[in-house]
Amino acid sequence: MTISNRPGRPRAARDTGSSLTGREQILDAAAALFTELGFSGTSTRAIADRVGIRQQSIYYHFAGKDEILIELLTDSVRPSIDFITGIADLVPDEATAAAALFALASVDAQTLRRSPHNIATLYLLPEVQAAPFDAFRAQRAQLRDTYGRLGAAAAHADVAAGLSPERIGLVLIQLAEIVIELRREGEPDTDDDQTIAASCLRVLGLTGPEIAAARTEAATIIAAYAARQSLTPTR
Amino acid sequence: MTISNRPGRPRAARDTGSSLTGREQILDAAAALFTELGFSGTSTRAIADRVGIRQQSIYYHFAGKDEILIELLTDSVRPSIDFITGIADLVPDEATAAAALFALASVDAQTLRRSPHNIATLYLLPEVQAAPFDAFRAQRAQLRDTYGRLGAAAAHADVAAGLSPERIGLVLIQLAEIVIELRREGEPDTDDDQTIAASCLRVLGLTGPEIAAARTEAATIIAAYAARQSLTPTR
DNA sequence: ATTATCTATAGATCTATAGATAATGC
DNA sequence: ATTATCTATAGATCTATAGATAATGC
Repeated sequence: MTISNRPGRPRAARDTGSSLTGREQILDAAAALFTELGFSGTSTRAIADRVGIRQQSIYYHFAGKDEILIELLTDSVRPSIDFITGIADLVPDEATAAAALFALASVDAQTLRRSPHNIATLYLLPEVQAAPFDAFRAQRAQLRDTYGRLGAAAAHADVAAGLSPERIGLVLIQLAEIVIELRREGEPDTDDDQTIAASCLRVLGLTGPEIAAARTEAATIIAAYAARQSLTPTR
Repeated sequence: MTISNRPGRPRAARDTGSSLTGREQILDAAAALFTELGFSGTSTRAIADRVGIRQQSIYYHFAGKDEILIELLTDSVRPSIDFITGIADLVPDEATAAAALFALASVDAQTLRRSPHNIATLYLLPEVQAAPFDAFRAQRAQLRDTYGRLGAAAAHADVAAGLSPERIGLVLIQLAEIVIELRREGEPDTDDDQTIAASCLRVLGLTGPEIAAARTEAATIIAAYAARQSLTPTR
């Protein structure tokens, strides 16, 4: 009864007819379970059950549970990393630091908001502090550094006097991660991305008019980035 | 060789000579392990090993792993809850909302900063979203509501227009939890408590002078609270 | 031949209960 | 008698490897 059009032995269970590959189905199921039950709280068995395959079949696609989480983490941080490298030449002078920061924060918030299964919660898992996930944490640190550099340049003098760029980066990335909490309780939208980006500037001492100006300029940066991306699609 | 002066069968392993009761030693070991490895990632065996007792001995003190985490969570949130109930009558009018918020944020930051084993990381565990920890989450929600109420009253008009009290509470508690990240990388101090509290007011649109005034007034509130506490010590 | 599953299974855990034991307290 | 441990152990998991099997691709 099971219709299959792909190579490989058919699954014992009902085929879900998913458009995803087996590997993608495993990643999707793992994302849902890791965010809900944690990494150690999710067994390979639970992942397999959700996909509709045997527990052992996971090892055809991944060397172990760690590899699944590593892939989820790296995939989820990639858009923001791409964005900061992509806009590097679009914001040449310090004058536009506030706009660049607004753009980064809103894009970052949007990425976290749209990710399947509130995947950013994975950043908060204690297990992610361990060695197998060093590469991911390095990427996050790079993102935080960029937040810190842009924030330090954009901040009003009295705020910058009391906060090192490192601290600024910490504060700003923490604000962006409010999306995680918003998703736990509702369905945040584009407005929330904007509000979060505005809060990032506000905490650096910028006034309402300054924030409004940065928002307008940020829209231009994002549009320029999007236009270029559509020419050179990711991967 | 093992010297014991308490009832109960002596431990098989070397007695650590800790001043803590067995129950307290279990809580302390569990806190360290839960924050490092997560809840599901920590076995009762690992906790017992760290204490120097057999795995099964834990069940004399706790009905299960859940109970240990519940006690850790409730203990860690209690000081801040006590503070918001304690200062309720000390900040009668809206005029001092900024000061009350500064006081709350700095006390909260200090509590998180001084807790053993960076215990606030436990709030981020996915397992804590589940039913057994409902009571704890209700206490956190109460704290967040207070942040939201004070923040909404203290915020500049243009900020309050764009952020509901609920969102404000979310933003402020998120800022307070920066302490968690600071502790992962260094040893935050009293100045950091102040900086965090100041950031809470800054994100609501308050200016430098307004923040400075709130800080001064907050010191008075905290002193009044501390004076009263020393008369009626906790429990 | 290649791909993606399956079955069988080893070996290591993990939680929790039952009941024994060795201290102190009265 | 009470307290706080211990030993013994059941029963349920959990990860991972080995090798068989049933599709498609050529």
